[in-house]
Amino acid sequence: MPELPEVETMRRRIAPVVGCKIRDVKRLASHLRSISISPRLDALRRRITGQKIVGLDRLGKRIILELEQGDRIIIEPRMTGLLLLNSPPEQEHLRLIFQLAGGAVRRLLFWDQRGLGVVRLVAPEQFCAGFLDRIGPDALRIKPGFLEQRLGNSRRAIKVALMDQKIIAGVGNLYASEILHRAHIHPASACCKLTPTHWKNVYKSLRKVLAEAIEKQGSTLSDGTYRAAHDEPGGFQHLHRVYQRAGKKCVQCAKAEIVRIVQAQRSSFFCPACQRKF
DNA sequence: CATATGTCCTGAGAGC
DNA sequence: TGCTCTCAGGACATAT
Repeated sequence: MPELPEVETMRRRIAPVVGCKIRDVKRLASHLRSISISPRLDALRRRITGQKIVGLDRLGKRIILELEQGDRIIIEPRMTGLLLLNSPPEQEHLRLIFQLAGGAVRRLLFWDQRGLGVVRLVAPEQFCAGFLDRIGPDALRIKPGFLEQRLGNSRRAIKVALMDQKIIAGVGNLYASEILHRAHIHPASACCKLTPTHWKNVYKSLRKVLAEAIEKQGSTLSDGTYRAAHDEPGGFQHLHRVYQRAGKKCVQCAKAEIVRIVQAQRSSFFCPACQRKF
């Protein structure tokens, strides 16, 4: 589930790793099964041990640790991954431990209940050609006209297109529904049917929803896996207007009930009264 | 090229 | 009660 706001919260939370030196990286022996590390752990360890972490960035839903020799460790939490400095929610799904020295913290943990998370090393010469060029700009760094320019001729449904990380990075299933509700646009509207005013509303809603969600430190859903600072749940789930609210009254019009449909094998939620299909 | 579908994973909850 | 089934959705591989 972690989307841009949750990953940004993780980034802020682990900020003290900057300035630390990587002493070792350990994969927990009893949980070798599913974490995906590329290159293999022994090669990764050889390459990163002794390097200092000089930068910490985020692109969409990915965390980027910048090392002093220009290598980057890319961490994708995917569904249930969490980056932590202290104790994990439970020992069982603790996947990876970076042991650190010479800085403010002693370790960085990657915990991941479902094990879909990915950790990989990107060499300096592969960062632009190989990593950046396969992913769109961060959703919070696009200019107002960007979405219309990229999607204005597309026949795809707007909600599916917003979730395409090659277009923009950071919006997933939850926030796509929330953004479109605030923009008054039905999730199945074809991109090419939207007017410049619609695109302006999408842009404004996107910025507003993501900024508010970051401020609330993200959304913790019913599975409870996502944790914000101090291991507390996030706060944005209380502000969801449509996501997982099928059958409940729309908080905006206070009349219609929220409807769930399936698009690209994912649930979409919308208000049939507030959101017009174009 | 653009767009759509299948796959991986674990735990919660439904239904019998 | 305890089993089986379905569902949740990140990103990418493969298919149309």
